[in-house]
Amino acid sequence: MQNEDQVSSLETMRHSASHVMAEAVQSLFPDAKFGIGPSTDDGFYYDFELPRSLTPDDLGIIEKKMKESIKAKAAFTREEISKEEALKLFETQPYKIELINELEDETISIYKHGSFIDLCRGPHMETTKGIRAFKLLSIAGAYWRGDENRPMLQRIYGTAFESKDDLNEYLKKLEEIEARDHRRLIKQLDLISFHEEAGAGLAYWHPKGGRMRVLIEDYWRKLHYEGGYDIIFTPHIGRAHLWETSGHLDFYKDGMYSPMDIDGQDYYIKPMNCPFHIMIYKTKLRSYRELPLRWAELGTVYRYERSGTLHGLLRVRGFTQDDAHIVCTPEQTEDEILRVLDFSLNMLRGFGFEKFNVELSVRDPKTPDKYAGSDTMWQQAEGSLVRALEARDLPYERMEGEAVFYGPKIDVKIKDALGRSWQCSTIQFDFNLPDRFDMSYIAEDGKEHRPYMVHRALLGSLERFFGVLVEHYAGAFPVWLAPVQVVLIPIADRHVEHASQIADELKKDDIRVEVDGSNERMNHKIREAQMSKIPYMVIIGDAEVEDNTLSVRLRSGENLKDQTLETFKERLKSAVASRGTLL
RNA sequence: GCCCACAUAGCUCAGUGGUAGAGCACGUUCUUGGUAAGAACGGGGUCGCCAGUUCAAUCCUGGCUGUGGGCUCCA
Repeated sequence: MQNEDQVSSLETMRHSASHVMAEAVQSLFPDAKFGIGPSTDDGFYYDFELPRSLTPDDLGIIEKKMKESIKAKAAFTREEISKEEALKLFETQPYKIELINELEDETISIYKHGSFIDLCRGPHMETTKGIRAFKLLSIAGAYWRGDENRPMLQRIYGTAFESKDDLNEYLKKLEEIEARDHRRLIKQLDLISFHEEAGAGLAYWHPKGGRMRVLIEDYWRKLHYEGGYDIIFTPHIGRAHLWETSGHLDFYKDGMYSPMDIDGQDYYIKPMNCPFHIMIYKTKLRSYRELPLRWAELGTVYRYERSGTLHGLLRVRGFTQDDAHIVCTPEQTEDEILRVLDFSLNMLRGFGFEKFNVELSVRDPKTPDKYAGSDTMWQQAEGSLVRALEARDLPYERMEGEAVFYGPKIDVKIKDALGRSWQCSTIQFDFNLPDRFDMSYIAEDGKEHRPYMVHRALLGSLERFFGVLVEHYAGAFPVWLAPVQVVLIPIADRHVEHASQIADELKKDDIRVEVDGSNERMNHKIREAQMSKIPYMVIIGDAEVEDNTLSVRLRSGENLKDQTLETFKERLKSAVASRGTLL
């Protein structure tokens, strides 16, 4: 762990490294136009406009020049000049000019080292020699100021560390992340595939992935029924009329696919489930006595995502949300929010996630008229979200202006085994749809009232959640989720029959078991099972047949000799019941 | 969508302006072996798709599709 000083000195070093990189780029391309070059959490980058595209080979050349500059031990010197002088100094640098013009101060600081001068707040290291260990990592395109209407610059990413060892450790971590990449693992483990000829961003669940999905869904359903939800099913398409009423055709059209014509009517594939749930709500007059209603659906939706944003299972075009809508009276919101929050964290913990980042997204106080719903509603909703978070002592980040126009929300991001954060759960108030669909209930006073509606998804989308699960466990799933829990490995053909009998016994207890009857050596079968990350390997040879025992090898490499079928079953059952990683 | 790169056997990847190779996987045979790869033989590719240049294109050019790294956006 680094303390703050170290972090800030690391930041300084990385920032200095970005200057040194810019210097190298300038020497290669004297006409280069410079964007910005900050440090980041993991390193640094600098954006350039160059006369030609960079190639990976350029990185090596730039690195070499950087090394020379570091060796030269050039001092970083700070100077303060007037805005006017700055505009003159950077007159050939349009991006710098833009930045200078936006600065409020009349005095502007610049940093020099060697022949390179940059507009910069600093601070920097004393000399270039302070950059201990660095590496350039990649070239990417990046819009100037992140705005796709502005020019695209070439960005070089790099990283720098206090020591060669730290750098190597970081590079090793990158390798670890690559080895866990769900896109690689879902292929290796035969779980899910994508197909060029069938369309981008559409996942195909193979038998093993399908088995896991059923396990996930079954657990989900069990918890939902226990948690006071009802489960509903709705269609995949709906008439344009529905989407006009919901407002999706106004504010979400970009995310929707073109309509199809059915008997002269436009129908759209659903990008969200909410309007369908509301249809069910409106099938009869509702009494306050029925509320709260909690309706959940594993609802498959299709959304247009720009081709460049698709990313394995984490960003797809068709996915199944574990959606639910809670319709309640204003008085019930507080209890309901707390209940959803508990429910959500409980479910995520059930899948082995312990750490979360919570964000509370609220209105931008500067533009209150941008939002649906009254002030009172927003205050009440926000209050119930805050009180729920506080009641559970959950640290959260307040995100002003991050709320969607129809209501405030809580987003829960789960942290995986590598400390990376993934957005899954979301709990959102909706002040828009109840109005648009004229939802109502009859209250104690005998009059019609408008209910509150809360959307929530806990796993988010099954596809994304599955991808996160794969990365979290690096494919070595807990026993309860493993598509194959036990592989029986007969040493020779004469042991296959006995192995099959054991398999049948295990199957009686719903244990997912396979017999590897292939014509391979035991060692080979073990290797195969290890690579498939199957939790238990049971070796069946002469000794086991003779004493009717089991020789169990755990995925961890540990061996358990002379197990009886019963003790092995007990072990499995308790591993499944724990939902944990113990074997 | 935009910038850059990539696309060769089921998978991982070599390779060449004169229509292709390895390892693993798969099939057959031999082998029946105690805790991470036994051996031999064999089948398998219009080199992503469509055009163009060329006597000749898997290789060069363009378009399309898909994938990767980013930007932007989101479950």
